[in-house]
Amino acid sequence: MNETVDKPLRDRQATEARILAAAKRVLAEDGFKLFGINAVARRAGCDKQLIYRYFGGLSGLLEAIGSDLGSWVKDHIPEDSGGMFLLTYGDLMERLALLFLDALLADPLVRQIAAWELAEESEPVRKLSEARSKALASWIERMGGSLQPPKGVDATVTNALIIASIQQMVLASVTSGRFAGISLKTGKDWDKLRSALKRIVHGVYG
Amino acid sequence: MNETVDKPLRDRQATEARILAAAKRVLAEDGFKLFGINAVARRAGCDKQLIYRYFGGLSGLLEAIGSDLGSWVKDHIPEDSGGMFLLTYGDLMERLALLFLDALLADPLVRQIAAWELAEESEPVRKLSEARSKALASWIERMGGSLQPPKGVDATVTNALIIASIQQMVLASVTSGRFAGISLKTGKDWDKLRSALKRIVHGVYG
DNA sequence: GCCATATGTCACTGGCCGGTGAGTAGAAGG
DNA sequence: CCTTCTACTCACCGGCCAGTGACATATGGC
Repeated sequence: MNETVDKPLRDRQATEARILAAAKRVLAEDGFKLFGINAVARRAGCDKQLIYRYFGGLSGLLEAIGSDLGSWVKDHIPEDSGGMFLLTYGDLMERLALLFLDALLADPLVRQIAAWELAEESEPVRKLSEARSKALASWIERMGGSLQPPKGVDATVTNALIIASIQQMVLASVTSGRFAGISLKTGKDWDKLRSALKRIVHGVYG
Repeated sequence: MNETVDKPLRDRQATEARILAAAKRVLAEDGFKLFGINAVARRAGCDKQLIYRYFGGLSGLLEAIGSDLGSWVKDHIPEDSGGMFLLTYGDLMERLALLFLDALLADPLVRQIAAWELAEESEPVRKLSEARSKALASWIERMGGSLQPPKGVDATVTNALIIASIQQMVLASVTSGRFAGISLKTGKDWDKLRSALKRIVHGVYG
């Protein structure tokens, strides 16, 4: 009946992992407003003292989350990107925009971090934000590859605007389900947004 | 020496106005995270009990702020919009986008409300958010006027995306001064963003 | 002048927060 | 068996919060 390997009651590694997982869950599910030492400890089922001992408090915990965030790219982006060699720059950016939209829609943790960045400026949040930004940049660069944007277009700023519009829409959809008069609830709503997005991208990149 | 009209020590109207002004200042300057009964009372220099009596607590206070928000349009938008009759729809949207950008950059209160919408979903915030959304919609409609968008373009969704990109950029600039790898600090940064924005608008609206 | 009421203040409760020092219990080594 | 170290828990602190009931004082009608 008994497992040969009993659950060790005292296992620092396991406890650290439990705390980190609890922290990510609290942030993703309850939001950054409710995120705190007490909430994480409660969710992890251990005393908050352990968070101070193992992670050095909230800031250390956020750094640990930030480190994990590097894997976001691998989790959400198709690695091989097969057949991409035949795309124009506009096609590439369209694909990137749609991937970013779906990735953000599927990942509440990253959404919360994105919202947190806009709400507060503090050292821990800045670090977390930087980790996300770095992951995002490496992702864009990886996809950009060999293709060159059309001349006369500031691709960096333009792409930032496109990413910005997507992020704002997704964040607004979660809290209010709408933005600037349009609804953002059903799959149909998102399809309309996707096609408008495609038009914008191809409009600017030809 | 004495003024003929002495300052009345007990003046409900004046006190209400002082509380409302204090609330707006707290929200605009300290952010929604620090916004609360105590903070507002402290800033207004009166007891928090008065906030409960005169406004019915935080939610009533937020509704009062929302009502004031209707004047946002009048404050920031040139009323006559002279010479607009000769613009194309693309020119119109370009003008609208740039106006919205500058208005948001200049108004910390509205920025905070916009950020609050993204951070929290609660009844009071929802109402405040609706007031802002309504003001925004009436503004767009007023400017839209007689011009029709090109056929085959979903102008509502497209415009929402443009507004979203601007809002995200402005909110990000305040807390972190950057977004998606671009800097958002100097006037030059914003000029680059403005020209990219123009290109996008004219790209999609021809 | 007198009193009712509107206006404003004070003191308090209960709850949650981040943070800390002291104590407990299991595991490892002799 | 006994010590020693490590993992872990408990109880507490001060501070801030929202909210409330009791109290003080000015104002205006009579």
